[in-house]
Amino acid sequence: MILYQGSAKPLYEQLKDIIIQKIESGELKPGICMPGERQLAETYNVSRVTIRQAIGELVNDGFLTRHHGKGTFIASRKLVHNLGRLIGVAEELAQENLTVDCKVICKEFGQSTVEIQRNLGLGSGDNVYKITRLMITQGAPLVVNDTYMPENVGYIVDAFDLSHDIIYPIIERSGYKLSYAEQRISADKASPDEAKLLEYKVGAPVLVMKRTTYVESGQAITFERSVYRPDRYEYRIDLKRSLT
Amino acid sequence: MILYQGSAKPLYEQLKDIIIQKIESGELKPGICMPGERQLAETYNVSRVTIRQAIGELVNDGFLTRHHGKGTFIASRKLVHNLGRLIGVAEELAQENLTVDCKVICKEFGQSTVEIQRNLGLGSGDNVYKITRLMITQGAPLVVNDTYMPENVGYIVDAFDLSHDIIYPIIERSGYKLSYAEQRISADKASPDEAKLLEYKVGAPVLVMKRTTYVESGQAITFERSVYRPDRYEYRIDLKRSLT
DNA sequence: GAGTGGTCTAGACCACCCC
DNA sequence: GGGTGGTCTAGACCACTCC
Repeated sequence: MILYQGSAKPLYEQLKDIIIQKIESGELKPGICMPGERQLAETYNVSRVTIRQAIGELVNDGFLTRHHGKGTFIASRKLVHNLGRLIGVAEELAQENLTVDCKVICKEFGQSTVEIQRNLGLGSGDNVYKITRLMITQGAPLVVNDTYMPENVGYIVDAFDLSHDIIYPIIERSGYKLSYAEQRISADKASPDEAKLLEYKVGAPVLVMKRTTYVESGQAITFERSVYRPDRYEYRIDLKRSLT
Repeated sequence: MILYQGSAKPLYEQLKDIIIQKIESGELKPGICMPGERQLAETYNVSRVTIRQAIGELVNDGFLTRHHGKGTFIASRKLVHNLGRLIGVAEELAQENLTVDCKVICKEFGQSTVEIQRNLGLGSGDNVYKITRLMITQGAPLVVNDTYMPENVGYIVDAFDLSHDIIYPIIERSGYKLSYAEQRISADKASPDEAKLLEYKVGAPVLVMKRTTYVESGQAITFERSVYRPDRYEYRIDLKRSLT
């Protein structure tokens, strides 16, 4: 319960960890009121500003809610892991306590379509790397994912075995800093190729997700198209009314 | 360019407004570096903590990016209005510079299904209010939306003309504070009723969005099911790799 | 009035980046 | 070394809520 100034983590991060741990262990139950900021500052022997930084981030992450004049309360639900956080298709499935079996269907360098070039911010002469994967859970196919990236990024990713490794961490460990993604979701009819991979009926409805992922400089680094069986998957996301 | 201490808005909010205005007017272009925090503090005659609060929120909202040891930069894209902010189905369409024609198909008080009761946190004996609307843009139907709410909320909403008024603001003006929503998106085949309203083929793929909206106390206040024509609509959302 | 969170200050030291 | 952002402090006053 004591915080260490010289530790690797800043004090407010240590505070956050303690509070999250208390919430997840059930010591702090939803709806109950936290001690006041001044009391917390005294308890942990830090300034009130530091307490406020920790609490502020926990409010932002959905763990706590603050009410002027009343107090700070444990949030009634966890919407932490689903509030617009960018994670990969395979990562997302693994997070649901599903074991994901991933098959690489094909991978290649080559020309691409105009749509893909535009999404990656490339010219018409630029080559791209494409990898197609099929993800299987509970013994049945769930989603087929095509991922496109610029040639130079492709050389990095191609060195890994993507039936076991996942793409975003590979890219991040190579020195790129992923920043954000633009995602579009719609529905379509399953094509013959898609239906065959998904063991699904041709022409039956599928959920189609297109995603362009950007690094901090604003350069697009991957473009993906994922086709899901809607009888086995729904996309979930939490939204907040006010962002600050 | 001068900030007023006694103003209605806190100093850091005034700072944010100034910076946003400079970005939107083009005075601060994407990629360029902001003045240092110490210099800004001197320029506006406020403390560095206040500057940091303003900049911190702008980073969080996607207007700026910070790099330790290098500086603070104008973000290369705006992903502000699409970063997990909860807005209504009609509001969203209006925001895209589309004129939305909204027809109320039916509205009624009555019993409901178990799925709806569970989503609204109601018991099996509780009545709900249901309103079905069809939204039309550019002369063609786009989405059919069923909204369910507890009986007492229904009495409030029922007093308005929902072909012109929109639901979330009505609820908010009635004293409820909307907090967040859980949203699930999948695909399905168009039912005969849906196909008729949407002027679409029975059995063709549709995008289905289910959303439960909660007030600050954690109580569910609306449950919605929206069915979109996928040839005329795609759901768009931006994701961020790190949330803090 | 007493307690809560909200805003703000002036000053300090650290860690990172670039020259 | 000299700039940047990152963390932290002690203390002040305001605004809101509840009794």
